[in-house]
Amino acid sequence: MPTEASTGIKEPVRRDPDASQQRILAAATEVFAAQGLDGARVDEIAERAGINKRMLYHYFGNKDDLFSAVLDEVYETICRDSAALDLDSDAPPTALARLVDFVVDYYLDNPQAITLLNAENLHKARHLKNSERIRAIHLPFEEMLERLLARGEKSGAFRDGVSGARLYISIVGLTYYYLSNGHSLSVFFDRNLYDRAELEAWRDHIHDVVERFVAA
Amino acid sequence: MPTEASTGIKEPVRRDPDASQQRILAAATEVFAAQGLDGARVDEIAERAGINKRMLYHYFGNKDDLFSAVLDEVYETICRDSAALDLDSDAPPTALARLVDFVVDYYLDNPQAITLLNAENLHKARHLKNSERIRAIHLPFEEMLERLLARGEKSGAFRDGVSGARLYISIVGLTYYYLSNGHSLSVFFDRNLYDRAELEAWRDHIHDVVERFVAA
DNA sequence: GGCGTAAGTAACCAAATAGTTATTTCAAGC
DNA sequence: GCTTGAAATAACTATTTGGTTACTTACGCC
Repeated sequence: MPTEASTGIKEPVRRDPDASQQRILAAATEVFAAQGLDGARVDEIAERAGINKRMLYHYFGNKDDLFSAVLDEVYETICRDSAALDLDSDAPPTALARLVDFVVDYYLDNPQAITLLNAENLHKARHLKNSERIRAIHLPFEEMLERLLARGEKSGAFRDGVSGARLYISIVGLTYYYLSNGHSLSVFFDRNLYDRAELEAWRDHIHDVVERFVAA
Repeated sequence: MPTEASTGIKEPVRRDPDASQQRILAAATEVFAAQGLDGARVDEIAERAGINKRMLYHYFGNKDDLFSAVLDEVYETICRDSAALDLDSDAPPTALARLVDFVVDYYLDNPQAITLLNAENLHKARHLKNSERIRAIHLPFEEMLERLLARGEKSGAFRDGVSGARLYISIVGLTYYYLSNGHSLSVFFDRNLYDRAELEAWRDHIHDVVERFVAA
């Protein structure tokens, strides 16, 4: 196929505002995740998105607001997917195991989320604090988790007095820290913690910790 | 006391290379911890250190090498202090509890370590990989931990098959994630997780998780 | 079919920033 | 007290970078 350059004929520029915004957001997610908020370059984001830098400012205002938009998407995806877990149907131990697998799979499948959330917390979560919607989305998930613990206690599978919030933070903490700081840890312990086998062993470990923690 | 400016008399500049380097390192630690590697400004570090920027380049080469020096100090302090824990004397459950308290106290007392290590891991621990000394320093600690688990198993206090590396990563993970991402978590769970009371409750929680994990 | 709005572009700018140059000043060793 | 090397300073520069200006072009709507 002859290109525009070879023919000298100018193709009309196809317009698609939604697609442009999506591509900017996708590129920004990648670049912010790889370099952090300050390390990321607006020019690089624009280039990767295949759009003119001016459009980035047109749609998102400035670099900081673009970062907010990226984070909003991350927070929203986590909350939505968490809430979509149906923990009310399975037997409590099964449901809890599914929660663990969900968290592990989420961060394995979305490694950018980790560095993005780190960047956000370096800045004391100032973007999240401006986003009212998020907490509202998170609440149903917390309630579901509490129902699960109550059911487990009633059935005799779980001991009583387990805090849902603490259990959740523990599951995420064990997953997140391992993945976030695995580069340092791999040097300290002299093996590649991102190996498939090591990752699966760590998943098993989290299941183990969690089960022993809630066991009656 | 009349100042140099008020008297017009020029005080001789007292020279102290060691002190200058120390002040640069201290200032760099603060600024890198607060802003990250890319967010930190060399001018700000120089100003906070109360030295001329030229001296910073004189002693440390460039921004990246200065960051390396800061990290080296962090890694070294952690390793040295960890190794200095005497876990061989106390009864195993007591020694393990002391390890947990040590880790919690370390990150409470050195909050900069968390953001510095995050910055380092954003860059895939490339500074640590160039620092051969560190692993050598870490090894004795690992061995001490294994001895503790063996003693605990022998005494019947701990079950068998507990991995020292996994136990250690779990303890640090539970501590580190809570402190690193507490800003986001505080919004999600609608309370200040950095409150004194919340922090102590979390410490108790970690003790609880760890005890249940190793219990025979 | 022409008209107004929004999508898109290229070239530009001012501020910020890592790193230098040229020079001066202290203090230790002789 | 003189010499010499290291410590310290101020002023500077080349480049990068977030953000803008001025302009062109496609497309939905009447």
